[in-house]
Amino acid sequence: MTDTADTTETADRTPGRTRVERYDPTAIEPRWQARWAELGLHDTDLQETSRPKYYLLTMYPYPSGDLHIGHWYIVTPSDALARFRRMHGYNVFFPIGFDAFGLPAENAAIKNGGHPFTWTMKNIENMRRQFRTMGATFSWKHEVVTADPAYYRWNQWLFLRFLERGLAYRQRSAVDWCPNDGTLAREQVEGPERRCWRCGELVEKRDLDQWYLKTTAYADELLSFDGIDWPEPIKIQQTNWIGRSEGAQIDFETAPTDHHEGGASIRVFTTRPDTLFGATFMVLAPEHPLVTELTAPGRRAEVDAYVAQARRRTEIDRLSTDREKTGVAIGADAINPVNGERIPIFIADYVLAGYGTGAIMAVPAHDERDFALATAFGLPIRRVVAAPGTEAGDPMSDAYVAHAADERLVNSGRYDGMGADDGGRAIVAALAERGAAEPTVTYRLRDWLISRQRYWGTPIPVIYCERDGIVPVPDEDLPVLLPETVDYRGRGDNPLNHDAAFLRVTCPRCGEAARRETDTMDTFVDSSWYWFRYLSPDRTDGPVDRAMTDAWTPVDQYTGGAEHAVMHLLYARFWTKAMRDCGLIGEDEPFRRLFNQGQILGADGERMSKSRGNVEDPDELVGRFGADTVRLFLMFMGPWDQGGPWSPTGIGGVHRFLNRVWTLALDPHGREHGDPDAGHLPVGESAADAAAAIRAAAHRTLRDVTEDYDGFRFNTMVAKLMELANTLYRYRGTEAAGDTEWDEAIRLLLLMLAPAAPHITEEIWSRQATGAGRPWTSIHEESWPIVDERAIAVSVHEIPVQINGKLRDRVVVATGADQATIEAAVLASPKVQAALAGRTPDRIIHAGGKLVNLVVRGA
RNA sequence: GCCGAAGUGGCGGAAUGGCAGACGCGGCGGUCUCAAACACCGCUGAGGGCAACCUCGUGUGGGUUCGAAUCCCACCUUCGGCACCA
Repeated sequence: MTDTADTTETADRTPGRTRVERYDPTAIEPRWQARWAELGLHDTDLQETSRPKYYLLTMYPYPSGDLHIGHWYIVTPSDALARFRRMHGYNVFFPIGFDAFGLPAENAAIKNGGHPFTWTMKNIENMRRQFRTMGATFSWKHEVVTADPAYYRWNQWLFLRFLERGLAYRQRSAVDWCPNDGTLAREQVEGPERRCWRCGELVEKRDLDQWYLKTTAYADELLSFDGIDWPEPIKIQQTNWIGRSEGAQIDFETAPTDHHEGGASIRVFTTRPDTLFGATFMVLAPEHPLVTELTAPGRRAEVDAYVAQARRRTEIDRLSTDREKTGVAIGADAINPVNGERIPIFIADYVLAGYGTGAIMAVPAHDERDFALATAFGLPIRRVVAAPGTEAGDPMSDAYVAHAADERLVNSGRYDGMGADDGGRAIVAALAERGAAEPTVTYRLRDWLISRQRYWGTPIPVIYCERDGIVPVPDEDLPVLLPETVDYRGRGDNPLNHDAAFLRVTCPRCGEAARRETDTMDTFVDSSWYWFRYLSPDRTDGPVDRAMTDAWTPVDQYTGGAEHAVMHLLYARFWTKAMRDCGLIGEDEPFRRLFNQGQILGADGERMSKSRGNVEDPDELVGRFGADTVRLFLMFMGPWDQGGPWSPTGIGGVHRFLNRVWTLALDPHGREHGDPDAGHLPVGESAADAAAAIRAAAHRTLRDVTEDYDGFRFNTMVAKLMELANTLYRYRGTEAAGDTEWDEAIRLLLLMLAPAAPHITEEIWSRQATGAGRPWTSIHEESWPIVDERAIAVSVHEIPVQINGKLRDRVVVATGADQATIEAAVLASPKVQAALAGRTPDRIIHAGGKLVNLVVRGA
């Protein structure tokens, strides 16, 4: 053994210098992590019912390879919350898993060879190991890996139930297509020319038969957020995404021409049937099925070229209102059903095939895009609704777009003089009588396209038979396993299409040779029900355990990135409702409360990704400062819902704070050089004053910190703990240190800090027990302390005084003093008198005993 | 472009109708040290003043109010989403 006398002497060489061992997180943290695991301190017993349940869910990660600082940012405040709730007596379930299917694994395999499975599992292994260094209290026994057949077979099983109920269907729709690499994801289409990321070929559209889920069947139910406590902006975004529009479908008949006999029906959707008299042309989506049939031979070339061009554009581009409007007349006319007028038919890319009926009546007077197109083509613009202060004949420089409810109809044939809403109803009713219109609700929400032409996903369990058509794979044949070997042939298209052993099957109905579906499912399918599976991950007789889901769901608190505001969070709601309708679960909503944390960006302000090379590895920081410092720093950085570019600047301050807590708790009587007042109570303060001040500070902090944890305000929570530590530091080494109030304050400080910095608090707790000769118990099994309001109560307080809204002085008054007393104190202030300069206040505003404002008229 | 969010010291941020800048970083000064580091103490929005103090100040412009960083209107900038990244 080395003689340690020297080093002890060195550490102690300055008088009054700290005598305790230094805070060394690297020695402490792994020890406690092992101890917690050994004791199973945080393995949730889902069968236990003696305590209320609390299901805390954090969005499971994609196994991209390494745990970066963004994962810590997402997980560690959630873990603090889990620990906080446990201290409140809840049986907390805080599971974790991996969203293991998806494009990156496949890209890695195409690029570097190997198998997506190998790549994914290696990453998961690594991330599991890194997760443990956080000290996060995950219920690892309930882990779910979506690429495991034990999970994805239930995607298949659930798909088949949806198919039985008519919630899944097949329809032809377009994908971005590269002739060499097959279907491309949006991120694989590059540049304004839209080229393939791998081979550089121009991307085209290809129509494929694909599988959809009927999300629109639940559109109205998804618009209701009853019974769930979600942030308002998220509810607004989902509401707008669903985009319910009430209006009418109206049939226009085509007029006979040289090349077309007429009489074909074009159904349009409009939210403004009252403006039908102003329809001066029609616009079809370039993809509309009637385009080919109606196009005049002389217009064919131009129309075909326009259609081809439109199909290459993105929807964002097509719908952009500031882009110049383009369109082509197809050389056919339609008849306006209200007045028999012949109006020309156009195609234009701002009309989408997938919204409404894929065709509109164009009313340039009252729609900006129609106005732009009418102006470009010199088409008539006929006003139907008068803007306030305008007359029917006034020239229009712009479309007048407003709400029907408070408008007056003009120029509307026999409906003149009606309000716009009534006019619309009247027009629809009249047309409906002859079967040419019907009131309709349309949604912007589209059904969910779940087909992916890729290997690394859940195989869609259907078989195509020449005789029996689409045949579901029988339940007893599930799972349809992905073949173990995969040959990408150095290309991007779906290797399942070239795997004969996978493709060739016999029809489950007739036994004849048939072909297996090669599309796999969107990974959002996996994430649409994983929290149910966490409750019974090993179950083999069904996707969920009904007794478990009844007891534990809905999830009490879900946390995750705001980037999932619409897609994942809407799919999850849809899936829950669909499972409910299949009788599998009993709830309408998946997540009772939602919190969307912000995103940590790279130092360059961009999203962290390996390809950008801006991924921040926390291991170095954890090695230098310890997990507790990194956890606390991430919470302290700013509001959790904000995120922002990563910078470790300032982490030293958080580390210093933990050191100060260590010193306060383990060496309360020590003194440091540098403080001229060290060892003395503040001037004019007795030991009793000091004790009361310490107690008040501790309980005020407890009150505020409890509210901050509850409201996810972790940054101010840490700031208030720092303030308390600063207050206690002023009393360190004085006679107040170590007295009853001091010990209570230290105890509260440790308990409040325990959820956020679990290792250092556990270590101090254990040392204190040892020092006092008590047996060890974990700080994480303690109850959250109770605020003593009497300790916080004050007898006098300071009131700021303003004159005309400008701060002039502060006066001290007794707590609870009446307005007359306060006014007397205010007017007695020399500063106030000086500022008044002989004037008398016209008004005196008392802001609830918190502030006084004297209003003086005339400068 | 459309939907949602955010703009406050040199920096991260606090205050969501009532004292702008809590807490922390950085900077400056000091104690300790042979010295440095660590630790500790003090100061630190800008401008003016010897000082007491005064003036200005929360992206820009307007408005509501006794009082606005906070509420309303318009605009600018940045971030998230826009249906095959997850």
